[in-house]
Amino acid sequence: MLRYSIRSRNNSRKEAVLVRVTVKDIAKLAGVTQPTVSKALNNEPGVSEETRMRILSIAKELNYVPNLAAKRLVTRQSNCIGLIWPRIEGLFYFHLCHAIEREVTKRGLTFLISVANPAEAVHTFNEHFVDRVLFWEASGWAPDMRFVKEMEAFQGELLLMGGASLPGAHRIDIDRKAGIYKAVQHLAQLGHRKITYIGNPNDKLNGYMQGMFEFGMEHHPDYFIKRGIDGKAPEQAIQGLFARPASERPTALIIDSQGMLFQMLKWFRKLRVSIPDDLSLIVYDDVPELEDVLDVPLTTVGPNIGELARRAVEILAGELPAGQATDTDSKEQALSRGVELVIEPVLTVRQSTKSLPVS
DNA sequence: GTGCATGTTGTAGAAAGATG
DNA sequence: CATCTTTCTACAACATGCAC
Repeated sequence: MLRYSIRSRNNSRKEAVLVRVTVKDIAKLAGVTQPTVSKALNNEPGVSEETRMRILSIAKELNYVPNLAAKRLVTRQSNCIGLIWPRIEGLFYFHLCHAIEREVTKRGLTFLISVANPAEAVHTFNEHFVDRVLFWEASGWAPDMRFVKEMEAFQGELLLMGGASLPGAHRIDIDRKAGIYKAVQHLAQLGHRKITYIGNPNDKLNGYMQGMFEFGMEHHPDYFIKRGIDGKAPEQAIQGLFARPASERPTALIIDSQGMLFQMLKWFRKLRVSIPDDLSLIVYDDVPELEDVLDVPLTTVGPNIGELARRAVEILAGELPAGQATDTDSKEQALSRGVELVIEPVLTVRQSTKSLPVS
């Protein structure tokens, strides 16, 4: 199979250099001109079916790969979505990326991922003419000076996922508070009165607190265990919890991130805690692995990854109308507002939660 | 050394041209 | 006159050549 055509790149030196196959090479072999090839490859009208088939077969034979740089040069758009990979541990983001990739490919767009820091990533995307950028950051995030500077040169659309916001950027937030609240509600319906929560002081904790209050749970200051700086649950706090007299020992546990789960499972084995007989367990983040990590599939609460990915790509592909203008908005304000979506986490009841026998 | 004109890349699209 | 093909040019950024 021919992979490269041999052409003289520099007439004065008369050197034959291996050059990538272009539409011109295809045109030459097909006995047509370059624009005809362009039309045939892009399914534009004005080319007979016979010629089109001939051109497509030659392109395939030469292993032709379109030059996107040249394409962007002339169309002035990239049809490419750039993703800035955040520094998040765990499986959630891995699955989200795959789901986004599927949505992007479905629409005939291309997908680039940068694992560099956000400012550097935006810089690289600018260089590559990527005009739609997806960036996951939790609320409370603020851009540094370098990021602001790079964004000034960025001539496209930015979608922030995870809760962060910037003027002019699209935004997808997750109602994490409602998610954890749903988890508490589910446990309350199963008859649990003593629920421990491991996590950080944030929206999720607020959801836990609200649930504990509204469903009249037994409250004890030790039931909230704050994660350490390393993101892990402090060993002592957990041991202390299960060393309590049976009347004060929690019957259910909610952990605020799947990233912490494997460490927790180690403690459960050590302390001989059986799920769900000794303890009902709910994990935030619904990733497929949680079906198999224990003998029983885990009950989870978290945003539906497929929905998150679909919504994100819908926004960046321009399939959703921009944010609704209010009466007080000027036209410019309404246009620069962008799309705002809030995704509600879903509770998926599996077998790690069990109803308490009525005492 | 400076400043300007021209050429280079691969592709798409408008407009003109050729064919039956 | 319809259908298909060709010619020409723009696109952005940089390299090269040449006159001053």
